[in-house]
Amino acid sequence: MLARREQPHAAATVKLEVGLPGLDLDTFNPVQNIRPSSKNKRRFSDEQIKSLEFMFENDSRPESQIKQQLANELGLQPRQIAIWFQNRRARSKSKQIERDYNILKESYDALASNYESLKRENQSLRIQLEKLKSQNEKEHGNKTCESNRSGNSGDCESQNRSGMLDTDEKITFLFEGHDHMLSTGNTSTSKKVENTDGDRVVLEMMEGTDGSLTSSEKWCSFESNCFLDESSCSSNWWEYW
Amino acid sequence: MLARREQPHAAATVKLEVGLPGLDLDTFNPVQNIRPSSKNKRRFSDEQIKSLEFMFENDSRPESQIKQQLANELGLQPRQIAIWFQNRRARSKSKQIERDYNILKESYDALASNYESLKRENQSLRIQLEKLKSQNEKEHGNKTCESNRSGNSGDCESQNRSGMLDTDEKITFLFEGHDHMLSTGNTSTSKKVENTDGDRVVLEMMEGTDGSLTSSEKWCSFESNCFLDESSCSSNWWEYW
DNA sequence: TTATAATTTAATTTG
DNA sequence: CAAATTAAATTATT
Repeated sequence: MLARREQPHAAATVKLEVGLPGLDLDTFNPVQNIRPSSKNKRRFSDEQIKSLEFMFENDSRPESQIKQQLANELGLQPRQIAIWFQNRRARSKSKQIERDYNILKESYDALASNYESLKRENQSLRIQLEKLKSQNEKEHGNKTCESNRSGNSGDCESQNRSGMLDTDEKITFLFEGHDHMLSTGNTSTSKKVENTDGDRVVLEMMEGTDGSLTSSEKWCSFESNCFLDESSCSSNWWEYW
Repeated sequence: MLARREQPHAAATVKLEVGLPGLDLDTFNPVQNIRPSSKNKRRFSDEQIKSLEFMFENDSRPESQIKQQLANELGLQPRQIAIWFQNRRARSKSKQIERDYNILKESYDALASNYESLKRENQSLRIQLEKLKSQNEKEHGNKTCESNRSGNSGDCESQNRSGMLDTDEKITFLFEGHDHMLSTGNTSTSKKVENTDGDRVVLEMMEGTDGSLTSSEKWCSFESNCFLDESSCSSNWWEYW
């Protein structure tokens, strides 16, 4: 059963073993790996791997002389040694992407959480401000005094009284659920389209250039009138995913 | 020159070509690819790839019957066809991951920008509130209506004295620059350690389990006493990366 | 020219 | 079959 394995990649080739004296069991030797699957063809033996790994630990980029020596010791071609080191170096780096993704995701979640806090606090501030304002207005109506210096009273930052705060800001948002994004199959790309100074951020999602699949399942348009909409302080949109 | 290529992966093996009548040029046939490098061994021909790609486009998971037929048409083993489709599927998926990563990154950047806006607005709100408060106090305590701007009206320092504002919040942050993260070589992992309700977020970065390399170059501890620290209103930490 | 990083590929292994 | 590896090949860079 499954005797098909004997033809590695071409039907019209035949391999002949050539006895190598003593030193080693070649990669193609079917009896070199007694334990595992025992019919390896391409694989290096555990011994070879162990030696290579050991050397790699010490120096991931050995001199060609050392490679030569290793080749002799392990009964492999210098070329194979070189390639192994190449691949080994590449491998140690290739886990990186997934790791980076997770790191980014964690950062994103943390930032989102932080964003939430800030938003809530913002809401609270707004309410307090509103309260104080109406208070002031009342007292102002009663009293004749004129302590209301609506002009800047020398604070460190422009208090843009009508600029930043009372403007009906709208932040249009399009976000994706990132919790299990790695397992999704959509093909969208995102593009930051506009980010004018400070307060307005528009993130627009577009179909990928290949235009193969739609991705409406996991994408969602989110719009929050974040400065005035009181519902936005109780609904945490990033928890919907 | 460079005649080394003739020994594909083991010194002690010899391949013999067995003439295959008519039907096809096998993968190992050195003359199948007239144009490119002309001494391919393992690679499928452009024709074969084209056919496979065409079929894949229509159906990425064809029936074994179709695979069989393809095998006949292309002069490959059914097993090779199956493997090719497997690999092809895997490849199209890994592209997806990269795409998702970029999407996440864009979202992250957008959120960070948004976060900035919110923070600025927060600061502004705080200032306004502070101002109104001192106004109120003045009018209450001193009804002679003096516009005596005593105390701290000159700086940003807010003495938030009410509600959730004076909780001396501290948000500890550890963030990474994501601009070119895919090309970095660190091996850190991140872990969200604490995220209690609402306002406190701690993100702790730890060394990877392999413990091979430190990553202090790109990681940075950022601490912002975001409700009291006036520096946070002028320094945009996310621009430091 | 060699050497290498980076990418690709066919194939294998494991679950 | 998916997912992870692997040895090798290929391309680009120097």
